[in-house]
Amino acid sequence: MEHRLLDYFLAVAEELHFTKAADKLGITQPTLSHQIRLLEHEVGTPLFHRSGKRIHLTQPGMILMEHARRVIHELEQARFEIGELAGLKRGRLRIGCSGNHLITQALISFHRQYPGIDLNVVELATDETHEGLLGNQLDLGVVFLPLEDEQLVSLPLYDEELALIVSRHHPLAAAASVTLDLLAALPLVLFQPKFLVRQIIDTACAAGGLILKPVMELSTMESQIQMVVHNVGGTVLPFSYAGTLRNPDIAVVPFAEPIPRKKVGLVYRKNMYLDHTIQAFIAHLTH
Amino acid sequence: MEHRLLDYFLAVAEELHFTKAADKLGITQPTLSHQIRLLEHEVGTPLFHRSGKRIHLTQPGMILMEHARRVIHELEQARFEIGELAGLKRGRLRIGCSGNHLITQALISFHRQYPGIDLNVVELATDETHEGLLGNQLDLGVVFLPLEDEQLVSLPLYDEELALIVSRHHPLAAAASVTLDLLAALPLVLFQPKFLVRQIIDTACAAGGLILKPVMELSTMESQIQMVVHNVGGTVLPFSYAGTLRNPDIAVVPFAEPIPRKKVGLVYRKNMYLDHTIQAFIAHLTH
DNA sequence: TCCAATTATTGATAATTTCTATGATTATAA
DNA sequence: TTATAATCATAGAAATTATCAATAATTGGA
Repeated sequence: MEHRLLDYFLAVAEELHFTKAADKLGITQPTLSHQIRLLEHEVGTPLFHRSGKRIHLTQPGMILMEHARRVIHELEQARFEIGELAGLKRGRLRIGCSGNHLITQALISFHRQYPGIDLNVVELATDETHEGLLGNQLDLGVVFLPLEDEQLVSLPLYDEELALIVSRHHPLAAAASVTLDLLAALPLVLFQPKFLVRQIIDTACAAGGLILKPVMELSTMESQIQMVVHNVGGTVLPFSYAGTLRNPDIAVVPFAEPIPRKKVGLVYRKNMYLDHTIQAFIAHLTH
Repeated sequence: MEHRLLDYFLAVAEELHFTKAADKLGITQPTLSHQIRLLEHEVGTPLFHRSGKRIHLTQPGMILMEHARRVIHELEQARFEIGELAGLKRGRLRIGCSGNHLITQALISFHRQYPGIDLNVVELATDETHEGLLGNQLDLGVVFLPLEDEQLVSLPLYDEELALIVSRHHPLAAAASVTLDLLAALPLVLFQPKFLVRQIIDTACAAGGLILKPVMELSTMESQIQMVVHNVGGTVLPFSYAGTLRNPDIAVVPFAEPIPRKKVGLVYRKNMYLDHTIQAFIAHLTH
């Protein structure tokens, strides 16, 4: 039961007049008659009483009319909703992120601008984001660069800088900046070496011939902050993460140059069709 | 957005594999690829991510899938309901009737047999039934024959016979039959001359040289019965109608030959397509 | 780097829709 | 009742569209 036939049928059912309906449809009357005849054969029963000039719907015709109207409506609705995707009135974005703090602000403002778009952000290791992108479980990744892959495109966003976090009672709490030499002398609570943040600070220190000896190694930023609050030691965390904290018990001390930093970037599949939702988010992050 | 394309699309969306979907559909893979491409152009956006061997639905694809499923369901439903008409599980019958008593029993038993069929019976003058049939407001008519019309088919059902109705206290109440001579001598309450029942009895009497002089003329059978009950006079009504009354205050006295009678028949349009509902009712009345 | 699997492309063929011209039927008015 | 105009049906030709077979291009995996 082709859609075209339903359109033809509805036109006749509404006009109750083949010639007028054919005009409305922009086809000739013999074509319309023929096509309705085909539809009647397909349904297996007449849809119209044809008695002379006047025609009327049969019972099957009335039933078909109801359903045909709903079919037309469904298709209109589909077109409308697909149009809404282009208008960013709705949509869905699946993001893999090596630390949600990296894009917290962007998420907030993007959501404010496009409240109809579902944001689905999962905190993942870089490799997981990588796989998610290739396997089409993710639309975008926000990771530390470089991430080398033939099939991915990388878009640098900004430099994530690290900072020292200490208790507000700590002697360095009010310092304008701190050098790595000074840092190495402090009692520290850090990530385990497999974490990227730890690797960044370790690499920066190694460049100056320094080796950090943390008093404690923890796997989450939150727990490290707790240790700082209880004065176990200082910690080294992303500046952008520290900025999101509103904890009066801690102080954020920037590093003096050379500041330990790492590029943060957006990645996505190279041959991926970038729909409007994805494009809008990329534009949002890069402009 | 032709239905065929939606079928193709759903097959691909479910298999997520063009070759397998094409097999399932019984078409070749190039055809399927091409048709999906057409659909994508029509919608204005890709429906699948094609990245190498694996394909995935895009957001518009997901939206279309939902609606396409509903479309398919609507069409299935339409076919099902139209099938139910043929199976007499549902339907509608519009009958014009020159006196509902003529088919009361038939209506009851037909409804018992096919409870899903809506019965719409209106009591109409023969002319109104006639027009209703020609104008397709009615499917069937039950009228007194003959009803001459090029465009109508008449099917005799049975002879409607008239009978005398009198109060149970009336001297004739227990009579086995009554002649027209005797009738003419009684005080009578009858229809006005424009009513068919009156014409039948008048004609029958005229054949014997008799003329009826009713003491009262009324337009409904019910009111005539009331007059009988209150002993204003006897009345002459269809035997079948009198049979439906369960009034202990009246007595029904058949006429002796020649019994005033009139053929009752079924009429419908000659070139009308007789759907299953109508056929079933005709069969019900004539077998 | 090659092999197997998968989708895309191309040109030919088959099927289908549409049109024009005309026929048949029927309401409407002279 | 008989023309007349309006309407739907039919038939054959033309245009469009879907389909196929063969093959190219791409890609994921050994």
